Amino acid sequence: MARGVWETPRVRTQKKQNSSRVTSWDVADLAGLSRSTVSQVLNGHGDRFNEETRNRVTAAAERLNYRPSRAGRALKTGVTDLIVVAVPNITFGRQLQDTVEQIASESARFGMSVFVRYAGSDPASTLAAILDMRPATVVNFRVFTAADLERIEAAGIRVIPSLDSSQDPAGIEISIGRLQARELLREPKRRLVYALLADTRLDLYGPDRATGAAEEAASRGARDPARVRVPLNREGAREALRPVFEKPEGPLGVCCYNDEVAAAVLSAARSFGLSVPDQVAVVGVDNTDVGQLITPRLTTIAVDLPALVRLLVAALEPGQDETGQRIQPESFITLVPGETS
Amino acid sequence: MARGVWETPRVRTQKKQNSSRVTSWDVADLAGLSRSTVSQVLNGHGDRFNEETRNRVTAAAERLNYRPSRAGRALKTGVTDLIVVAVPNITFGRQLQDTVEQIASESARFGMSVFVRYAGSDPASTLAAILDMRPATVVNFRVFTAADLERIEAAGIRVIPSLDSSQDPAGIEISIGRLQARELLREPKRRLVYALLADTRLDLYGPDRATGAAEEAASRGARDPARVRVPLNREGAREALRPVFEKPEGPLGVCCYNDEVAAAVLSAARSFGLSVPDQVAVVGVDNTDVGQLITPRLTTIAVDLPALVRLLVAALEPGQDETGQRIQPESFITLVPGETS
DNA sequence: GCCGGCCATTGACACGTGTTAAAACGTAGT
DNA sequence: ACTACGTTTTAACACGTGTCAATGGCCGGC
Repeated sequence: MARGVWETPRVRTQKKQNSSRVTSWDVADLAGLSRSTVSQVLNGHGDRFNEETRNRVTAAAERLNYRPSRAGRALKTGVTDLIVVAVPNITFGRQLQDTVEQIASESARFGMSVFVRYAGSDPASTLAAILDMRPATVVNFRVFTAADLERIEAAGIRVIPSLDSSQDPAGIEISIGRLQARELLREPKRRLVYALLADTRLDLYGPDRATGAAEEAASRGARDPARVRVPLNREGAREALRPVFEKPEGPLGVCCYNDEVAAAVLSAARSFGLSVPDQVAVVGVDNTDVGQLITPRLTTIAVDLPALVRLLVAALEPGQDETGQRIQPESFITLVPGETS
Repeated sequence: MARGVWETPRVRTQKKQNSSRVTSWDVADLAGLSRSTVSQVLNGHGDRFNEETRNRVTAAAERLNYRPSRAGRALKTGVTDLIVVAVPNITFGRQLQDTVEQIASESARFGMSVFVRYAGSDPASTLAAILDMRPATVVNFRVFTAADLERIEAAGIRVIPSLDSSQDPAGIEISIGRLQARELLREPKRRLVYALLADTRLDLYGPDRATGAAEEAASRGARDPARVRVPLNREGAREALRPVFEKPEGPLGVCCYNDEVAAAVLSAARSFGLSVPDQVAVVGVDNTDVGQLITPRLTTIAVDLPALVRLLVAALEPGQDETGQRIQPESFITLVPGETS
């Protein structure tokens, strides 16, 4: 609204040259108030002001659809409204995207924006980028070491530890390995094998899952599972599994790092003429779509990632501190029976 | 440190209170120069300075390992050193991660940091987040509409259009569809079907690829391919394909949106007792690992994404303008023969 | 001897914000 | 009438940076 000529012509206290960006000066001008008032009202400290003043401010801000500058705010407060999800270069498939979307929609309630950082080649550059960017929170999916995390927190950035290592380090991964082994040790006394990814960079959870399988085997008096690194192609998988598959002594049970590895193991078993699940039984992880579409249909472990993320997001609210509640890994994983075990 | 009484008392021109952050004031102090000198030297405008001065500045900056504040720089220049890759909520699998990593490592040469934004639920919030964050560049993977892009560019943010829509909109996708159809129309005159994803939100490239297949069919005098939306589970796929598979009149050729859909189609064909590739031939897209591991091994289309990204990254250099060179879509895609065609 | 001109360096400003201390104002109390 | 006080609003500062105009020193030339 144009202010009448008889009103006191409230001019800016400080000069400001024209620009395309809508700043809080513009809001103050339109509202006929000072910039300081605008800032205080818009930041929730408006209870000391008259109600009509507050309304004038919010109305003006709305009309100009004013968005405070991230740079200015970050410069003053030292904090941004960013959440960075640091992810290793691993094949999360759709799960990761669902997880990120869940985090994004949940944290939108706090006015946070979520971005993903793939810490692919070198984690050092990701550390530097995060320290430079100064997000409010970093969600760490096994990208940073303890020393890195210390530096990040020293910079005043909150760290949400990885799901798996939150309270009980790698508790869920171990439980997954145990469940795989338990399924394969059910009826015939199978000799266990753990099939890991050949590309160790992608094999983030492999060691923990293999440890879980080994624990389960030990508790049942079975032999320690042999560990095999399986490439994701026909010939490579065949060669990697030749020592185990060529002259099998009794039924085998192969715990696989994920459904992709399971597909490779099935391919190798087929190439050696072994029958599934009689001579070779297979259990994957992830319950992917293709795992259920191929023949034979894969026996696999489903992880209720959304439920886990819900726990994580609960600790994401700015004011809130760590929940610290201990989770039960077993309640988040389920065996999906198929035709390979 | 207490400065000696006989030295020239180089005091700060402007006062500054102690803080944990290393600022350019600290560098200037240690170098015994002015902050302005520091800034100019570190920003490449140092050719006007004495060489010894430049060395003093760089040495001091190195010693304190000074990193300029993003907020301060962004506030002054209005530009950040961020690149945001906007990605739809689609299953890119490992390709996306490789692509992002490639972009990140390439653009690290320009001192840029790459972050990914999953524009999952609502693109509007992603648009707002990007306008707020003011990155230097946005790489758009079919997230934003033309109007959105206009707003982004109006804000002074560079936009690298999606690979597929860079010069010839969807040219590559159409070529993929054509190549699929060409393979399936080779020997027996098959009736073509295009199998799309049931979840239309994920089916970004489906329409374009189906168009390509239709063009190829028309150019060969074949019937227009029927379009079927296939869910990624056994029962859903079976029901979706029942009209086509139950009473097939002659050999069928199914172009699939990707290898996952191809797996679903194979599952449905098997459930109807149809032989592959005699009664039903299938061609996927993406050349995924599992597609090559399953039986029968999938015939599929490989896209040389790294090569495409290399072109994209070439246009990413800050000073450089659009290359504008027209690409040959056919030179980036290859048919990978398998056992399903 | 003084002035113009060149070189190396610096002071000052602006970017947009949040917060604190102080000012303006109206009202009641002595 | 003048002061003390509570309420409402504002001026001023600081955050850290990049850039432009200006300063100081130095030399040669008239």
